[in-house]
Amino acid sequence: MKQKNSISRAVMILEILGKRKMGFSELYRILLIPKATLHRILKILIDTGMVRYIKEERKYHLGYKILSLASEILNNLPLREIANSYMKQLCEKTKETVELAIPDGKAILYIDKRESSESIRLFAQIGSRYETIHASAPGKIILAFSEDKEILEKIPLKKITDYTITDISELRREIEKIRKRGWAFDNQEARVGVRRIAAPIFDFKGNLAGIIGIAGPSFRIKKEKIKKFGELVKNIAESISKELGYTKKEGVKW
Amino acid sequence: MKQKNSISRAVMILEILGKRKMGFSELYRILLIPKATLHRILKILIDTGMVRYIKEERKYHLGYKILSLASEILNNLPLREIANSYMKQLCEKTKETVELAIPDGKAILYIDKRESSESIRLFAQIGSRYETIHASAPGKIILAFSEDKEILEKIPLKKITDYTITDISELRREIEKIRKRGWAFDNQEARVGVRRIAAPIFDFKGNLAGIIGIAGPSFRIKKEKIKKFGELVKNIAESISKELGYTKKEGVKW
DNA sequence: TTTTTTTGTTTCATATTTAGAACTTTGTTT
DNA sequence: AAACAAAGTTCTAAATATGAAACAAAAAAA
Repeated sequence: MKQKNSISRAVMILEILGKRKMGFSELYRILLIPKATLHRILKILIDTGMVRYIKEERKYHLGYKILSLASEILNNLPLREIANSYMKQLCEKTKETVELAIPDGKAILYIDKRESSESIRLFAQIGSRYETIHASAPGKIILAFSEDKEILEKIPLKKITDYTITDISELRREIEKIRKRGWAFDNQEARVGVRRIAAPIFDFKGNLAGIIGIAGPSFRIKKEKIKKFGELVKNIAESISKELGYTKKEGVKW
Repeated sequence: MKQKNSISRAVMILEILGKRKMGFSELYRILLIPKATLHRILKILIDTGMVRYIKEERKYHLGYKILSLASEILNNLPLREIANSYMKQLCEKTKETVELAIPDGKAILYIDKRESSESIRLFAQIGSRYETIHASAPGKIILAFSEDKEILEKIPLKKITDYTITDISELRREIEKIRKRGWAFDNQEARVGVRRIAAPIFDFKGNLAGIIGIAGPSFRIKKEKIKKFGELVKNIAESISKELGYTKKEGVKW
């Protein structure tokens, strides 16, 4: 813990309370902020609605103010609005869960989803953030199309499942393939039993603005479907890019 | 606005930026916080990820940290709701009191219950917290499946009833057995006359998210029922885990 | 280009917050 | 009911943040 200013401390408290609700003493033991100070900060956070105190449990929770702020963010993301009808379309065509994400530095942030109506369907949580971008199709899209060309060198290649690619050379070849064909695939690399297909969305400057993809159980996303789905996702992503003002630069040479 | 402390001001900034992204001057005109101070607060908020500065637009916007905090809240809410129908099911099948609990550090917290319709039934109190996790089936589930692998070393093995296991080696063997078969049992170890059976619920990260179990008088929960109930509770717990997004990892948990 | 507006920085006396300890209250466990 | 643990309060000198104004830099406008 470096920062001593109260705002940094307040955010640290929120991060910890995000993991689970917590009593004062536990919070105190983790943060090592003096009792009187911690009390005062918690009081302000409760007053502002950022933290909720559940008296019966004597525990502090994240407050619902955070949920409403988050919904403001989601409401103000134009990508979400534009992608909406395309996501519906993609979901109907594939019968799988459709996910919309944006790059957030070296991480991926899921900003929307449309769940498959199938009884066996994938759980996706809006707002979740994953730093394991080497291990999922949407993540590999970031690696392949990020403005930061050295991004691959900056992330740890953690083994998440038995299928996760942790060899950097193999990953480089994979990324090269993704760049050429315009869509990515992963076979249970982030989660056992889950296969994903994803494609990049570009803004008017040609920068990666988002990732759209589908995710489903490996028994349903079979080999013969992958290429078909890949092209479908890619085409939908291109349509969204077009609405964002992107005009394809490469390959249109005259 | 009355508050002058920086946390309140920071939250005010977040609320205003929630409406729309904004340049410095506009924010300054609205808040009337001195320029230097406003700059300082914004800098801290950017450092913590709560605010994002879009350089090309020269505008401040809510940061994605808020989205991930919000997803934590959402992640922490659904257990009770999801478990509800399964608790009903379990109660109907066993005719015993069904308990839903969550791990709370080195303690167990009961967050829901469904009482047996039998006239002689166990009284369970929502919100009660027990630090005696070595002495009950749900508590042993925590010992067996907690993220904290050294948890057993950190708790006092108090003798609560004549049946309570207070020998750490014996408890270790018991925990190993629980890990293998996927459910726990206790014979009057926390309360004389009461037997419990419990199984772990895992979230999408594979962490212990809750414990579901049954509790009943020892004269009714007889030897021949224990194994059958154990498998039943385990199966129900697995169903709930699945709804929380957990996909069983090969050979990891049991 | 030069001017104007907006944004960001520096200074420093003053105001506020911090932190450690002792203490009170409240709830829990035995 | 007694013992204990957790939560919250109060007190201070010392540490830190604040804010007014002057300054500096960067965009936008003329």
